[in-house]
Amino acid sequence: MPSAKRSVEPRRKPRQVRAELTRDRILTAAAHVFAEHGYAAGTTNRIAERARVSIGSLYQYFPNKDAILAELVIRHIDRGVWPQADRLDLSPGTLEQVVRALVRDAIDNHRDDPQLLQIMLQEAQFSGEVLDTIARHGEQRIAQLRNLLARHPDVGVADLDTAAELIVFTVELNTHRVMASSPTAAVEKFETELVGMVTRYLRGPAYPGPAIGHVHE
Amino acid sequence: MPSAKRSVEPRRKPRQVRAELTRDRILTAAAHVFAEHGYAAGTTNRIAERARVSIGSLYQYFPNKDAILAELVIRHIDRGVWPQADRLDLSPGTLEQVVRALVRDAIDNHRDDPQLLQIMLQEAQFSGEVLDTIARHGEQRIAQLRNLLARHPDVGVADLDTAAELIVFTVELNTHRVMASSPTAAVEKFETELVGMVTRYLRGPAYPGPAIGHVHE
DNA sequence: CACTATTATGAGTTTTTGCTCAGCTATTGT
DNA sequence: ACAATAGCTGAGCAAAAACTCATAATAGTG
Repeated sequence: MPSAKRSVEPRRKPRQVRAELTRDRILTAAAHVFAEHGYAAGTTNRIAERARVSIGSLYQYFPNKDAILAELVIRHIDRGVWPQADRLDLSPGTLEQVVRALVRDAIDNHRDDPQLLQIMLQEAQFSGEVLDTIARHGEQRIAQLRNLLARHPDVGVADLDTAAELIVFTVELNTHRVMASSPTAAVEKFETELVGMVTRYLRGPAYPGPAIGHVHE
Repeated sequence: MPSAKRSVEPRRKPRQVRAELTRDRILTAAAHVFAEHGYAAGTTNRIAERARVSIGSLYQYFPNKDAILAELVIRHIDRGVWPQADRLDLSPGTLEQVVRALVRDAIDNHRDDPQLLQIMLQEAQFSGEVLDTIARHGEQRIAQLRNLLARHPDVGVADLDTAAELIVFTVELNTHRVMASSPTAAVEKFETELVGMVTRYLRGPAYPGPAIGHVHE
């Protein structure tokens, strides 16, 4: 369990390329080890071993184990998280297209390593900084979607805030589940259904029953 | 991480009420401690301390730490999991009613301790018996829903299997999320939206756009 | 090359934690 | 009352894992 330990600062700031390289090797190794063994069982010695680096080196760049996971989280968020957002906003297109883009994006984000993401999210008992980063990021996504929905003419749900929240999490969680366990063949079917579900939801209240007629909300 | 350790048998079988009581106290404490600190950080000493029992007593009833979690899982499943299933099947009612029952049930199941459930599912690297119990249970839920949907006249989705899977997980995961973090006030709004989303999804493909007309699939 | 700063090493220390065991207390049956 | 049985205790052991530090190797600089 990552606890509120002191600093997240590295002991030593790399000044030579060699050092930067070592740091990267350690992080890469950590990602693999955490993904494979989980956080608790992903020992620092194992990480060092996999990175082909001595433990001493590891502790020269990271003050403690938690700092390694923290850095991984930051990197993951800083890297390609939700890069489509702006594009979506500018050229909305059909509701279904928007939703599909959303889902595709989530799937792409999970392609690298779903296991690791799982661990990062679940072990996110981080102190201040990192936890904030995650939380802020989640809210940002929800806010973005909310604004996008607010402008779209075909959206017919009443409570935009709840809807945006529900959708972001539904897409996120289901994507994670599928990517973590199902074979790639099932992904396509999953995408279709998920897009269908969200789209129909967003279009607003349908008939009370089939073949009865249109009802104003 | 729980590993495939030897026995799951307790060392001592309680013969006096006092003993049974101690055992229960340990389990209750374990549930709280695991929920609060996670499995790895939920140390046996902490559990014993919280149960106000010596560490020795703990190990008189459980051969090892894993056995405690295993017992918790069994108990959780044996207790009221998915009790509504049969009732739902017998008196389906409106599609919305069915879905609402599904969601309500999930919410009820999470009222006790969502954190713990999370941990139990995620740490479920158990050996044989317990893992099987969990897996079988999940598939059973999906199968039940699938059959129920197959019989319902208002269901209009194409791929029933994928749909059932998607719904069970969506309801489960979102419920977990909401129960774990949101205030009770938000639960009602959430329920409404979640029920709405799933119901509209199940009714099948809606119009291509609003106010255009009915389209046969 | 000589000299300094930076980086790498890994045996060893410290801390943590699952778990044992010798002995004590409480309860039960006669 | 008094064994006999069941239950309880907690200091401490052994293993594992986080982390340190003295030393060695390497890179940069004039």
